[in-house]
Amino acid sequence: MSPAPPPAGTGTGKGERKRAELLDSAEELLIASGYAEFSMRSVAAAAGVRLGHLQYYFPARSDLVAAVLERVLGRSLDRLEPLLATAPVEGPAAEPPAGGAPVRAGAVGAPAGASADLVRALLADQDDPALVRLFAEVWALAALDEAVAEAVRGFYRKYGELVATHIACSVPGLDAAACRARAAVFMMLVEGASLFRAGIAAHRTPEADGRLLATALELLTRPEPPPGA
Amino acid sequence: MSPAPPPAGTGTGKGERKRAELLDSAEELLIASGYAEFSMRSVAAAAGVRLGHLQYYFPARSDLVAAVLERVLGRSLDRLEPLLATAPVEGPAAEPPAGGAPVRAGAVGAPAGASADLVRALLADQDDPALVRLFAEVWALAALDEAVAEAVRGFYRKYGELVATHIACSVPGLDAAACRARAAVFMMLVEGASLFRAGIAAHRTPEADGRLLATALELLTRPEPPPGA
DNA sequence: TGTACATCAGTGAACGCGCGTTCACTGATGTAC
DNA sequence: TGTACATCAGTGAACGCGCGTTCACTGATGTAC
Repeated sequence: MSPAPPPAGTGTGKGERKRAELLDSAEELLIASGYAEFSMRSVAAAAGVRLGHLQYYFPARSDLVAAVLERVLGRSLDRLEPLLATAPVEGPAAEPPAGGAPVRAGAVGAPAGASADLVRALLADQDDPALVRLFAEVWALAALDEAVAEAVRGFYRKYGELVATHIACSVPGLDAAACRARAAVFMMLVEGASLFRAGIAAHRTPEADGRLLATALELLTRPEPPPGA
Repeated sequence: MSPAPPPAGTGTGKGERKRAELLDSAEELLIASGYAEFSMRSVAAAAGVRLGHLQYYFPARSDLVAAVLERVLGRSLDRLEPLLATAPVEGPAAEPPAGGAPVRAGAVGAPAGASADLVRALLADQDDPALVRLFAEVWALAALDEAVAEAVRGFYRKYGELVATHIACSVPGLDAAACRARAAVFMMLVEGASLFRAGIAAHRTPEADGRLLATALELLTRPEPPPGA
């Protein structure tokens, strides 16, 4: 079907459902095997369709990669949004998010409140090695491909805005620029932590997790700029 | 020369020099073009030798990858070691390291001392986009290959020990476990920061750099555990 | 209700290419006697 | 000093394979009349 254009991104017909199915398989394969083994043929095989059929929906490999990336980042953002949208109420511990709180607070004690729940939920996300691996792939891809980098930066821009809003609610006196700066450092810490908690740069230890939680919480909730040197 | 074994890793003859030359080219290519284009043929072409000649020194691609990785991590560690070996003296600002201090302290003021110089030097390293890109590649590689992961964890283990020693000198009362935990979080922050300062996850901003410097410094120098919630 | 036709969904074979690896071979360089 | 020989350093061609892409083709499904 060379003269016909590929199906558009909107609509809810059979084609759209198939397209979504193919993306499901592609995403699964990318997480399981990494970018190096992410070929049109292997995705088609994983999805149980023929090569030509996959190409009916994604004529070029780059189309498939872009679509998978968009979905992965969109899904991560969807997962973050409800966590970060809850305005922090600094009373007794709020309802912990579903899935429990696997991060031990170590010697820091048990910091209550929505911010602590938020950090714990974000770190709990890193318990899925496949997801951490996927983000490592995405970073490497972004480092080499400016189009991917633009998409990744868009993701972290939105993520950062959500965190900054959370901080603004949590630390009333703080101006917007300071909130953004704190949010940026918070993301640096959490994303860096994924490398050191998922076996890539190191394995998790309860002590480091405790200190991580404390530092992340300070970024989210500490009332004023640090006392200085 | 199929029956002869490849040259050993020790010695200083012509073979060793050639081997080092080839690794220079390979490293350069890996940084410039990424792992996806890192093939035996492209490395041979970059080094100006024939494919068969490269294979005389590195019979399999995996041998070349392992050798380059070892050198990259070793070289980074060599760069870190003198920075971290200097015991922190908390007097007026020590001699800034060569290359200047491109990180602005923002609203935090100018925290003096060896720790601040250290953080500034580490962040200055991240001004080289090629190096950041290379580490992104290495993380992705480690996420997929346990042998690579082991080498990467070894690197960060040594790096972490150096940082922990620095902290132990800087914060006299702190016990060893707390120093290690702080060192781990420090590395999470600095490695995560590389993504957000080199255009991968975001671009640098002076405000975020200022907050980053302040948070990193606190991890290195703050006298006691945080005041708690 | 039936027919003609366009579009959609899916098949299957072939293309040229770059890849890692194998292998037989050739000079150059040392080393023993 | 000369010769024989082993090892080192480097060449060049070929292999089978998986890759992305192209393209002609076939049923199924809708749509107009």
